[in-house]
Amino acid sequence: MPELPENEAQRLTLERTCLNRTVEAAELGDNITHIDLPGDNELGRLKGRQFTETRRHGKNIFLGSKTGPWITVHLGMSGWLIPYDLPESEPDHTKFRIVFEGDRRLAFRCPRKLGHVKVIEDPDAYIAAKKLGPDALSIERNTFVDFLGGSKAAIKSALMDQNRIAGIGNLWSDEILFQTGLDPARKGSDLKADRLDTVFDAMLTTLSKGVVVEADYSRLPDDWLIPNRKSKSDCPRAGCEGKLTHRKVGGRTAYYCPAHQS
DNA sequence: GTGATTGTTAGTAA
DNA sequence: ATTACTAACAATCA
Repeated sequence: MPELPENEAQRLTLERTCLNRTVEAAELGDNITHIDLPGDNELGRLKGRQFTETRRHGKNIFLGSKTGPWITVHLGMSGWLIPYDLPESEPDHTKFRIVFEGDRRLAFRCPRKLGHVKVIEDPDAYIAAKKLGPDALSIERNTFVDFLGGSKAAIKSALMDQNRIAGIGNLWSDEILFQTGLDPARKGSDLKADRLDTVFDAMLTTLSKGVVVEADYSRLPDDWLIPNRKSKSDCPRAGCEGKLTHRKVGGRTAYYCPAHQS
């Protein structure tokens, strides 16, 4: 579930539940093969610390303090951070947990094991080392338009290029293109400047709305794609008579409406 | 059984 | 050097 809006919702969850509490232990869950988690050394460093701030860049979440160290979490395809209080029980597929003083716990549930948790010194250095582009909600219009206008890849793939724009994945790229009326396979380099501007505007309004509703799709407008993202259903856009369909674009399944996206 | 999945990355090719 | 594309990763579900 994790693209920019989902990760921002998760960051808010951490902000609300995990700050200013002493870490009693950081532990690995069961069945941790094939997943990138902190070793004994890093786990030991977290003990006794308190987290005082959260950050997010693209699909990366950070939890830490001025003096470090920080924890960074990537949710992969199926990861989720779940705070709970004893005697509530821990979720299935917990790969990593933080035990705070008292009853509060934070579980990293990751059934498909494509996510990771790392202990790092500094979020900015980590973002630079990963060569992530600017966050999609902070990128300058000119930077965005220059990149997209020069891209010969499918526009859907370009929007999902984390090294150029951080935070957009398969679902939200579909939504942005649905709003913009563009076929997901169009090339950015074929678009005029005013069209590129509308993509930028749609990206901001779409992702911002996703953040406002904390990625709860039932609270998105009824005429958006994501709450209706099924093939053969009627296009939800007002006045559009088309039917939604899907096809592979850039190796991912793109949902779109051929009637108003071209 | 087949094929799909809201992500990243190593390898390959142009 | 840069950009674009594919397969692979792992587990689960339709």
